[in-house]
Amino acid sequence: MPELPEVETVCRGLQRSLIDIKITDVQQRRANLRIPFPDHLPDRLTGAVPLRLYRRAKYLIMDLSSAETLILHLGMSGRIIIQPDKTIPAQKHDHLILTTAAGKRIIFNDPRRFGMVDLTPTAALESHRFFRALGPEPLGNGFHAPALGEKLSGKKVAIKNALLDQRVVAGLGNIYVSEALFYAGIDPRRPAGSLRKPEIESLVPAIRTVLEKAIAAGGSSLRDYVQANGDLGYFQHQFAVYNKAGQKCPGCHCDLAKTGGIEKITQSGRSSFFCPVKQT
DNA sequence: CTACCATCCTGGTTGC
DNA sequence: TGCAACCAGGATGGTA
Repeated sequence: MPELPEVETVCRGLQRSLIDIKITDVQQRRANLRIPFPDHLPDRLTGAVPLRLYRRAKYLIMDLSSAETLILHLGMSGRIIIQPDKTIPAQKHDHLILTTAAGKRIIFNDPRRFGMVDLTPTAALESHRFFRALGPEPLGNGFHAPALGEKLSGKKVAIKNALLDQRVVAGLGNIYVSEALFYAGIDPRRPAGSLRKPEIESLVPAIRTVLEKAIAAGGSSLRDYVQANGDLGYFQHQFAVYNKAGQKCPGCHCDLAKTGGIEKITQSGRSSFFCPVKQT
C-alpha cells in the first residue's frame, strides 16, 4: 500500500523522466477512478511541460507550464510505471498514459481504482479541497512534540486512529502507524489525549525514524508495489509488528508461549498490530 | 464538536 | 479441486 515513503520513492523515481520534458500525448482510458477525471484532461495536459514534481502527504503534485497542477493519489493499489518500450500495449488497469517527448510512457495503473487524479490552477493549489485541512508533514519542521500534543489534547479517540487522521499529521497510513507506535512503546488503544509529554516526545522521533528508514529502503510494500523506474520492485520490507500476529516482537525476550507474541486487533475497522509487553 | 460506520474496488486468500 | 465468500485499506460523507 502506498503510504508516504512509497509516494516519496515514486516521486524521486519519476523526476528524471518528466521534469522539463514535454507531454506529447495523453490517453485516458476510463471516465473515473475514485473521483471523475477532470474535464478535458488529455487536451489540458497535451503540450504542457512538467516544471516541478513533489510530494505532499500521499499526493504527487506536478506543476505544469500551462499554469495548472496535476494531482495524483495512488490510493491503495495505484502504481506508476515508466515504460520505455512504446510497442508494449496498454495493460489491464492502465487508466492514464502520458507519453513524453523523450518517447517514454508514464502509466498510472490502479486495479482497485481507489486512486485520484485532479487538475487545478497552480495558484489555487493551497485551497484545493485535498490540501486545505491537511496537517503538517511528518518529516518537516512543522511537526514537533508541542504541536502534536496540542492536536491530541482532549481527544478521546484512540491514538492509532488519531494518527491516521490526516488533519493531525499528513501521510501516515495503517502500516506505519502500527510501526511508529511500536517504536514509541505506546498501546494503540490509548486515548490520544491521555498521552503524556514524554510519550509524545518519543512518538514524534519514532514517526520520523520509521518513515525515513522506509524511504531509505526505497519504499516498501505488501505485495503489489512497482517502483517508479519501471522495475518490478518486489522488495519485502521487514516490519517490526505489521502483519506479524503471533510472532515474537523484535527486542522483546519474553516467552512466546506465555505472551502470545504480537497481537492483532481491529480499531475502527482497521487492523492494528502491537506488542502487549512493550506497548503500554 | 466527536465518534463511528458504510462506501468505493479488485485480486489474493481462506473456507467449505 | 472448484468456487464462493471474505478481507485489505484511504478518503469521504452520512448518521447518531
